[in-house]
Amino acid sequence: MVKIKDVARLAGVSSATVSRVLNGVSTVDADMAEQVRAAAKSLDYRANGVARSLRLQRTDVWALIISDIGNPFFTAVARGVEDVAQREGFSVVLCNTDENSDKEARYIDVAEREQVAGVIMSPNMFGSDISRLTSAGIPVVAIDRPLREPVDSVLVSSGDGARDAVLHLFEQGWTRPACVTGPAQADTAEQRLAGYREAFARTGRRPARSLVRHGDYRAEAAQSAVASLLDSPHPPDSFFVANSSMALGALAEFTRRRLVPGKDVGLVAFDDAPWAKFVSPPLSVVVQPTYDIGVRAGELLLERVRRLTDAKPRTVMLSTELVVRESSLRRGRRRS
Amino acid sequence: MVKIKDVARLAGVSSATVSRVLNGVSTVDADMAEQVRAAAKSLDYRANGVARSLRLQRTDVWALIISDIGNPFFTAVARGVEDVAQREGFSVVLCNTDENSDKEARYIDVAEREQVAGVIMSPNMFGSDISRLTSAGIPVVAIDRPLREPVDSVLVSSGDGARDAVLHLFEQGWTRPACVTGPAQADTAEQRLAGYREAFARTGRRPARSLVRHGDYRAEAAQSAVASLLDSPHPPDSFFVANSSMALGALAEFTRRRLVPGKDVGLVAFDDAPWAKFVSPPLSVVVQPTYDIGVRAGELLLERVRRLTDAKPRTVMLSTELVVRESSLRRGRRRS
DNA sequence: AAGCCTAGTGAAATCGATTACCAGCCCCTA
DNA sequence: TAGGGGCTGGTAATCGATTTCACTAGGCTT
Repeated sequence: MVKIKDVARLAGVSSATVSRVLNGVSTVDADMAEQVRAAAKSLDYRANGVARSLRLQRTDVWALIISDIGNPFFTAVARGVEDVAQREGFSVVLCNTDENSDKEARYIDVAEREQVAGVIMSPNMFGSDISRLTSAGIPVVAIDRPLREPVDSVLVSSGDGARDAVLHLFEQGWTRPACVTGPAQADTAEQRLAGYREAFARTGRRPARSLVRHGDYRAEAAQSAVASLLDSPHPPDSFFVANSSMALGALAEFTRRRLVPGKDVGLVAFDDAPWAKFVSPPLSVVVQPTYDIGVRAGELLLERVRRLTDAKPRTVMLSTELVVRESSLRRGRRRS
Repeated sequence: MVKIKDVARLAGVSSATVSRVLNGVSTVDADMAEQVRAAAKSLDYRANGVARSLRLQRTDVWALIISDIGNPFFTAVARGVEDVAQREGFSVVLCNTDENSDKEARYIDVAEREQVAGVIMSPNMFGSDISRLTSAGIPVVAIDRPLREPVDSVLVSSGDGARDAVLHLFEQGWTRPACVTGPAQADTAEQRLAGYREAFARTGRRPARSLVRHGDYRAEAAQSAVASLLDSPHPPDSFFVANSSMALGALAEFTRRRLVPGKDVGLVAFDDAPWAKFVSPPLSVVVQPTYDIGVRAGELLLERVRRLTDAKPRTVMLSTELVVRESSLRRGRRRS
């Protein structure tokens, strides 16, 4: 490990001068500066980041704490965050909590101990405790779900997206859409359910309690929810499901019953996924601006990290887009 | 930010004693230790990780550098690595390079500057330069693809998996399987192609060059490859595709042509994916032991990080498993 | 020519935790 | 009672980079 003193010795100057040259602060004699640069290069010197951080009392690292690394939503967000960070000279480290409060607490602990410059996180559904971060003066930006503490947030108007999706089902002529949503504790799941209800209200219908199911946001739960709905006395004719994993479960159950989406049954899902436009028939979805969420979160964090603002917490609300493919259409229903 | 001196002052001892108590080294008077612990707790003290790392000349952080965070293969590996790390008291930070050599170089740089304890990485397809890490004495474990430098590696016998998949197609009665593989530079793509060829050799057939296509491991490339194969003068009757994204492209093209996998055409894909068992018909796949790859890589790294061994680089070779679902079967072909 | 400025440089302090080293105390033995 | 040994716990050095402070040399002004 080559140290700044090694460079200083080789260049015949003091380590203070080396630091000045390499960081471009204050003026150093041009020839001497050149010597220092040459020495640094020939020794292939890199400043020890740990020592630098200790002295500077700051780091150039952002922590991105997400609740499910397997979810394409979060990986797309991560790309957005990363692009902003890279552009501004920060590195992003990704921490996956798997919706587990313990893991989350551990990563928050690491973020504090390692003195990261800032944190972007998707709170877990039970509510996250970020008090350690705020009291250490580390800025936090929440994404996807709001935090209890007031911090900058980038959220999506899930409710509107859900409402539009269900209105679209009505427009297609479906009359009894069911809602398969996430766990009741999850804020996003509740919002999507509220949007579903709003669509009923807008069209002057009375939503039936029996058409709503909660699940754990996974395919298996959705599959059994769909099965139980279809087997109920007064079954739905179409489905709004609250995320893309659940859409897979719904599709599997339709296939098992030889029900063709877009014909025998309507289906719209919240969240796009890489496979959605390749399945048969292509899935109609409510697209979230995932990459953009990451970018906006990165930008909000940047302003805090750079101390460009000390405005009170801001919330950026982004909207969804309904992408109609085929699973939600209603063409030539097979006669029963 | 509460410092060790604050704790020392409150407990009425020196900071050396606080450190000794909190790190459990050497013996400290029981009453005094209790006082220190109480003081630390009441101030909610956490040691500054940066200062600690500088003094100890080591950190408790592993870097996991992967080439595509959107690929379920890598996210599963990440879980395996993370579980080992957590268990052993390390934190994992995930760095996504998107197959981009520049991004990769930047992360390697960060890993060195921040003095991470170790690195697990999936080399990018153009060959990665890890000399900075090795010369800084930071242990490296390669996964998925081998590195040019000799380091511990966890690889998968892709060729055998591909061979078995294609043999399975033959057993089902398909006679002209095509191979849609990844870029020629990618080691994994070449291995899978070699396995495909081996299946022909084993069954005494002559593989036709015209049945092989290279693509960029993405759905769109696979879709056009499949289209061009089907439109060729002497088209294949079945397909082996080299990863799960490409399988989506193949499925899309089949749907467009109203070809039913498992009936009109055979399909086996390398790599499982969350959606694979939910599509219609369920996709036959070659499953890689993804989680296990992560665990084994973590274990290899652990031994190096703890300096438990200085054996020469080891390679762990894991094998795949063929999971036959329906897309590869050949039942009641529709007459043409 | 004397005095004042300024630019350029190095010595040393600093960041916060760990630990080598040493001093003091207690207890035991001769 | 004097001396030796074994603990304890404090002082200060240490990790490597940055930066304040102080000093020198050289140029400029009057």
